[in-house]
Amino acid sequence: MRITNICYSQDDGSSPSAANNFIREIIDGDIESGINGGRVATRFPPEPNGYLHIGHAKSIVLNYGLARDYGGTFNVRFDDTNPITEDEEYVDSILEDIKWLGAEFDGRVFYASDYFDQFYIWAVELITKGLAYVDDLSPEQLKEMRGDYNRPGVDSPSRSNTVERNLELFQQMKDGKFGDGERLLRAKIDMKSPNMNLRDPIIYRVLHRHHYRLGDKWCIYPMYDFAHGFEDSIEGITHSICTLEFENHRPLYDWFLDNVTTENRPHQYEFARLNLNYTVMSKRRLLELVERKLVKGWNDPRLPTISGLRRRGYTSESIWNFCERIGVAKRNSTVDIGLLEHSIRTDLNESAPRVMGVLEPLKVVITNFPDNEVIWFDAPLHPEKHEMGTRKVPLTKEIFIEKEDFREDAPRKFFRLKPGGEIRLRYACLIKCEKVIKGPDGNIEYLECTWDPESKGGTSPDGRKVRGTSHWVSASHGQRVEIRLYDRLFTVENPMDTDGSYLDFLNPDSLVVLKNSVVEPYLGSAVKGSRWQFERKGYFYVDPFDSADGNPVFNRTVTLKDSWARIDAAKTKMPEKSVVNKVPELKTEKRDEAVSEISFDDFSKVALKCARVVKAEAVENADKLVRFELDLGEGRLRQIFSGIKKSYPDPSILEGKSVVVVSNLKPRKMKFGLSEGMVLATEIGSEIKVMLAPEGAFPGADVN
RNA sequence: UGGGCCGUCGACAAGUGGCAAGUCACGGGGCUUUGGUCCCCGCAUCGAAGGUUCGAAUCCUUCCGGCCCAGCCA
Repeated sequence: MRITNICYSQDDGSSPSAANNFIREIIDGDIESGINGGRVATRFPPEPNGYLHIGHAKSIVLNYGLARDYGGTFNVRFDDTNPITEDEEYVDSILEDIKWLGAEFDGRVFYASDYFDQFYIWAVELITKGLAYVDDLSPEQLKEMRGDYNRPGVDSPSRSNTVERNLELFQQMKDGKFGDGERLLRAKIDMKSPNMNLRDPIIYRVLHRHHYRLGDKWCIYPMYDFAHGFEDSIEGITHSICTLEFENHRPLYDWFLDNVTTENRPHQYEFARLNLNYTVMSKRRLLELVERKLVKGWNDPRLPTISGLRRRGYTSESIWNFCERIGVAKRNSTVDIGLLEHSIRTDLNESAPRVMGVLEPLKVVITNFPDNEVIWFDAPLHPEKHEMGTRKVPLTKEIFIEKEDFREDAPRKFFRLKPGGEIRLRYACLIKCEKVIKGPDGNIEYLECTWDPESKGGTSPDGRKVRGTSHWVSASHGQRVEIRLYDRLFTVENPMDTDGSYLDFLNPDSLVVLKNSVVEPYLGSAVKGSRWQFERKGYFYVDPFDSADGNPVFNRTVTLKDSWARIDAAKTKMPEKSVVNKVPELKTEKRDEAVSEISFDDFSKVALKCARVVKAEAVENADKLVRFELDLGEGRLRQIFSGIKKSYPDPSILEGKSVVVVSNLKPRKMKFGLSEGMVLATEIGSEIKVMLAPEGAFPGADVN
């Protein structure tokens, strides 16, 4: 007898534990040196003044993951020290989102506002130690005396007040003897510090405002820098993790903790916040989109908010997975939204049942199909997971297929239905297009097809090859539904990084509502919140708010990867092999005959066209020249040189943008090659700026 | 121009002096009743220049580039 002993290591790569990162290294070091007795306590400290977004999810996953993996604790703490912006509504939504994400806090929900009494005691301790003083500077004076990066600050006259006087004044602040802004409590640190945060920062301000939890109990409120470390200390937090912009605040965090009597000494560590392209992530921006009604609320599926993603159909697992794979580091970075989409596709590919839905219906009449017959086919709900079972799909004489699955003038690689062509109706049979029926306006009204009764189930009876398979729905049995197609909110990768307002780059097609879509009868009973794959079209989520029993409304979570769409798009843009690096002389000479040189007294003959910048690079050995490769929708790329180098040291930022080109100039031979036209630019002061056409302008479109 | 932080493939990101992980994207091929999934293959000398070393992405020096800080916001 032979015994085979196979040992699997604990970490075989399949375990979901998060990748290593610098914070884990710090914790490993702390545990090794016995700091905090090896205890790990983290927290997620949102301010209740907005909804959570996926950037917060990154923080939650980080903090919760640390506590989980090190056997520690995880707190949720509302950092509610500013009564002006905070609200109960946000507390509720934040808690809901954290729960939905699956970070268990087990009742460990805390509020900074519960610590105000203790904060007050510590403030008094600082005053008593001569480390804080009450000031009466106006905002203007305060700003002026703080100095700037190159100019040290100046001590306020109040800085030398006695401890007794400060104690008395602070008590009066608390007792409401002063109006808003009339007095401040300041830490006495160093007005000459190169770190502006240390120039006697404000600890308490007078604010006669109603706090959403405490009502009117207080009229003085602590500032973040003073409060945050204390909040951590009170809760026994060991590792206080925040984002990069707080790095300059860490000396302050430490200063407060070191100058007051506390039991626990937490430490602050900073990591890079999450940025995603084609969207905006700051609370201020999201709030603006919501308030200006550019989206339909905080949970609009186009928003990167947790509630928006949830309504879009994202699963918490996919968000969790995404947050783990993007990593944690100190480098500012922008993650490709494609990675988020990949996360949800991976999840839904596994779990979503497959069904058929026709987004934009085109009617097909199967002429040789018996008039009132209905054939029910069994169709599996998942191609790999048989255990998910099957459902029945009815085939009738009249059906709908997807409009884009038929083309009259089909390109060579178009495997779908075309006149005289044959395709398979998924799970059902083979049909052949016999006739295209058009209306008086020339639009296609419907298609007449014939079916091969021998092909039931979709197999070809004689082994003939049928490349295309289309999804379809019976016209008589299908159900008309509303489907919402979502796309990226902005047309540019970094909306915040553009000239002008980011709002100028909102994608007008970020939401497309389809009212005439048709789905197979099985979906009539789809329950709210369920997720489906419409074969070949994408993953869809039954909107929990707008759906009714028996009448689902579908939100498209994400499309399927579509390699045909890529081929097709590339084809219509550049039908033949694109000319990239060299412009063939021959071709150019032919062009010469067609395009005549013009002079400026004949300005009306100037042809201005939009062109998409495919490539833009500085020309080596030329002082001013930038070489463009431009798509004017001509099936080839044009090379144009432009003297704009000094204003565009890195011309590649223009790639993907649309510019305006004088297209009918005689090509000019230059030292570096042929220049076929002129890119319009304007001089602004000493800068030369290229004139940009609207994003997404069709290459070759005329400019008036 | 003061201080703090950061520069590894198109996008993220491991790597901590011994021959540059992984993921996404991209390209090529296979399979396929989803142009989906899946499978295979390809894809960087580490911001630059000097130096230390047998050996450097990792250490030193200088330079270049990016981000953050002058709220009684967090």
